[in-house]
Amino acid sequence: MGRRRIEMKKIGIQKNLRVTFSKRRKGLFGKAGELAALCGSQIAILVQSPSNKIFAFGNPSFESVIRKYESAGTCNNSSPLEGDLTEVKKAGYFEAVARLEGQKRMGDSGKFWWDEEIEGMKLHELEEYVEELEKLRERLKIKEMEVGKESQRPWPLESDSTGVPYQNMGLDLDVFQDQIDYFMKTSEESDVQEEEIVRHDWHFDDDLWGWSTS
Amino acid sequence: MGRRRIEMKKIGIQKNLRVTFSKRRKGLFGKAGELAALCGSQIAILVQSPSNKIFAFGNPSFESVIRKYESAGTCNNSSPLEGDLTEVKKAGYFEAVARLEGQKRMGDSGKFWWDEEIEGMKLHELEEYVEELEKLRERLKIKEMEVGKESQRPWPLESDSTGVPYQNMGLDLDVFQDQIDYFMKTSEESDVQEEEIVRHDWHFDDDLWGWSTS
DNA sequence: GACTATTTATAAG
DNA sequence: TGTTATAAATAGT
Repeated sequence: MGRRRIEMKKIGIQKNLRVTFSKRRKGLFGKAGELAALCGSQIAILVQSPSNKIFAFGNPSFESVIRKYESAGTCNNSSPLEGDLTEVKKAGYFEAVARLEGQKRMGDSGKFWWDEEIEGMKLHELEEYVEELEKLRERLKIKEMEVGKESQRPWPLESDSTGVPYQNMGLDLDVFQDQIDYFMKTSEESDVQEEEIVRHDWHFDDDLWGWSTS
Repeated sequence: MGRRRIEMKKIGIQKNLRVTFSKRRKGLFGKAGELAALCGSQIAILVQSPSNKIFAFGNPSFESVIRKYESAGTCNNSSPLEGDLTEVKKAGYFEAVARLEGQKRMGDSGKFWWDEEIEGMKLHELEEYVEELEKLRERLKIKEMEVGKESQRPWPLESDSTGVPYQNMGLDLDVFQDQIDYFMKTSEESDVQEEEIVRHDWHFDDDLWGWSTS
């Protein structure tokens, strides 16, 4: 698939390695998106780049798919994953809460309603969350919503040449703003050291790809 | 990539759907294997077939990759919550941003894919959101969250008639079926591990893929 | 990043 | 399932 055939062994030249990873990762996610589109398949992909960054792809979302997988494993108490569920689930919980109830911020206090809730959150709530999130995602799959004007955006948002908006997340809080800036440009060419997770949930609209991170 | 171009929408003809899924899943896993081989990347893929069967691919193993993902951010510091919050923040924030981005991309002609409840969430609110998460994180830093039992409906799991039924985690999963078929062929294949139950050796003969289980 | 020459993936049959 | 004509992905530039 190129000027010449290449051996299927680890690429030595670092530069080539990076380029290849970048190209192939893009290709892989593209294939995944097509598979999902053509077959309506749920799918989740997690890849670690040569520079130890993590990229994720998911339909309808990485988390939802993985969660189902994990759930399957917990059914009989014999999943090695059991007990680790919390990471993803809790993350998803907060995520969902923020998403669903974000606008319920408590007025002038500038405090989010869930500010206190979270501190006292118990696991059973996670279960409720899962239930809710499932429903939400179901709704999302069939919902078609017109979008009006563009809201004022604090940060310029762009897509790369492929029309895929990228997001690069750093673990460091301080990196956050940097990531935001970075996010506006490219995806994997960062020099950020620690682990990053770039998610690509998506949807297909004929020839247009829509991606999102979660 | 075929006799003719096809629309990227869900295939209606069931037979074609099945065939396409089968071929493309194979292609996807193949790509994943090559990516892993060429770049030494860890990777995990989980796909649900039209008939609700689950297929997984992983390097060095699906489990290991997912585990790593789940524990990301929790190993460095004290509280697991910290890592969690990091995840939360990333998830919530970026998903929200992406949502708006998607909104932008889809424009008036596109279909929005997110829940209407989020419609009112403006970007400037996201900024606050992020900040709140920051504070919240600090507060939660010292808290521990209980881990309990989960009860969810798993995916219907069954074995594939076309392959060897794979017993994994006490479940009848053909999840790792393709891991048996495809695999990386790197020079450092030595660190490629397999799950407890099924092991596979592999070799790369120029343009021949070979594998075996033992 | 963009541009081909080629190799690959795959839609039809 | 295997074959073939084409569409796609991508290695090298």
